[in-house]
Amino acid sequence: MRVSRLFTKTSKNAPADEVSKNAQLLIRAGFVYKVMAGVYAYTPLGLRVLENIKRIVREEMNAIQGQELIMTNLQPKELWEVTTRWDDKVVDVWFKTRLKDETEVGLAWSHEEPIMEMMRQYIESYKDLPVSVYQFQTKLRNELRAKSGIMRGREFVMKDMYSLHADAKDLEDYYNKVIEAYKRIYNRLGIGDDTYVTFASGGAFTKFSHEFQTICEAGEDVLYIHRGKNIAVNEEVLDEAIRELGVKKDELEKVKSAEVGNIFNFGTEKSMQMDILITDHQGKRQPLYLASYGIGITRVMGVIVEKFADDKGIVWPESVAPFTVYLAPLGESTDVIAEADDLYKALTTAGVAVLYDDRTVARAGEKFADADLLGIPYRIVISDKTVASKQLELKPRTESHTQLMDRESVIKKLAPTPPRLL
RNA sequence: CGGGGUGUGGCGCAGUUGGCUAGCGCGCCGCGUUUGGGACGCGGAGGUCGAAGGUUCAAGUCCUUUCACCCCGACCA
Repeated sequence: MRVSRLFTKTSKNAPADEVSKNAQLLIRAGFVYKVMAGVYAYTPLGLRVLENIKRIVREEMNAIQGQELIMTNLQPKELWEVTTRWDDKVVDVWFKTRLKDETEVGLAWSHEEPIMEMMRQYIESYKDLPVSVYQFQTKLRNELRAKSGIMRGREFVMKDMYSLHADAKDLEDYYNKVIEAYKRIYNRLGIGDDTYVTFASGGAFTKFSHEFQTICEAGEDVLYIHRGKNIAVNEEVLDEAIRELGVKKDELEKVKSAEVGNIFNFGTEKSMQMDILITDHQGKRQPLYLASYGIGITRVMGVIVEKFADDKGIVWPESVAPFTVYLAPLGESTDVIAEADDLYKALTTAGVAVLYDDRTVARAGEKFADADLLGIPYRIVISDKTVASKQLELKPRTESHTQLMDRESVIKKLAPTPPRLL
């Protein structure tokens, strides 16, 4: 992509109505556009990041036999009445509306009931299980107060997966597989080292649910962690969990964190509530077992910005960066332009995502500042100097020194390894 | 939902105790000079001051209502 053609622009001024670091930087750099409080649109730059995050999640979900689908945002009221969750006193984040004929419908804040209802039609016997489905969907939640930029909006993208099983043991095994898949996801997203599987409250049907929490100053949760033992407990359930785990409170370190994933074991509760039964080996009708697994895609994006940004701007991990390289020719000499055009073509052909700053009017400082603000992992400079020496100047976003390399080495270094097939 | 705060060109801001054609920085357009960390000069475009109502000879400025946005708290499968 050429910078001259990208419709978004960077800005030196941060918007006054945003305080959170993630929103300020994402807006200044042109990744998101604020539509209203807690509601953000994603520009081509922002969408590339979201898609990169989704790709990683998708690969890992597929690897554990998740099947991707997509549900709807309009949901029938009756479904939710069965589980008492249509009631605003039970679920206080509903957006509700009506069809022209006055039929009440809800706007998806979750898809648990609708997914189960759909499964009713396909799952009749233990032979149809297990099954695991997931989607990337927009959730609409009428939060009293939006805050923290894209980390807690009224409209956001979530990956939610649901697994159905014939018995508790099968669910348990799969649940543990998902935990491992989630760990791989957070590692690949670059936040693995600071992300903990956390004991949290899970309502009546699970003793504890598991949250995935990433240490992050901008987060809303408080965690007590033991780095050595890899233990983390949400403050909400500290006393119970300490008893359960046999650790002392004063061994634990208190940190702020953001929830980046949450998994629940519903057991047979939802199945019984909704009367979705399967036939077992003996031909008897039995409730099935359900678990759900969420990852806040847009929230993860915000957490990554919060965690890695420096005083110059965003710092994307290579795995989610919208582009791998920021290519900045300096000056207007025809040799420089020709070399840059050529390299742009060569890198693109090699599968490297390049943001090519082809603006001839922009000065060096402007290009460098944009490269930094945008958080592109590598910057390549081409100038009269580099052309003369037949080298390229490469600088990782996180380092202050540049290094001279020849073109072949640069391409070799930056070209992606082929993805594993799933 | 309780408390606090803010709305003035695309963005960030200033506008004295009400007073004359509403300014500044960034950005934008044109011309020229520049060109390794956000250049400079000259010339331009762009605002019914969130909205509605009121007070006044006169309202960005005062009053009322309302909307939006932000922060703290509460809330948060």
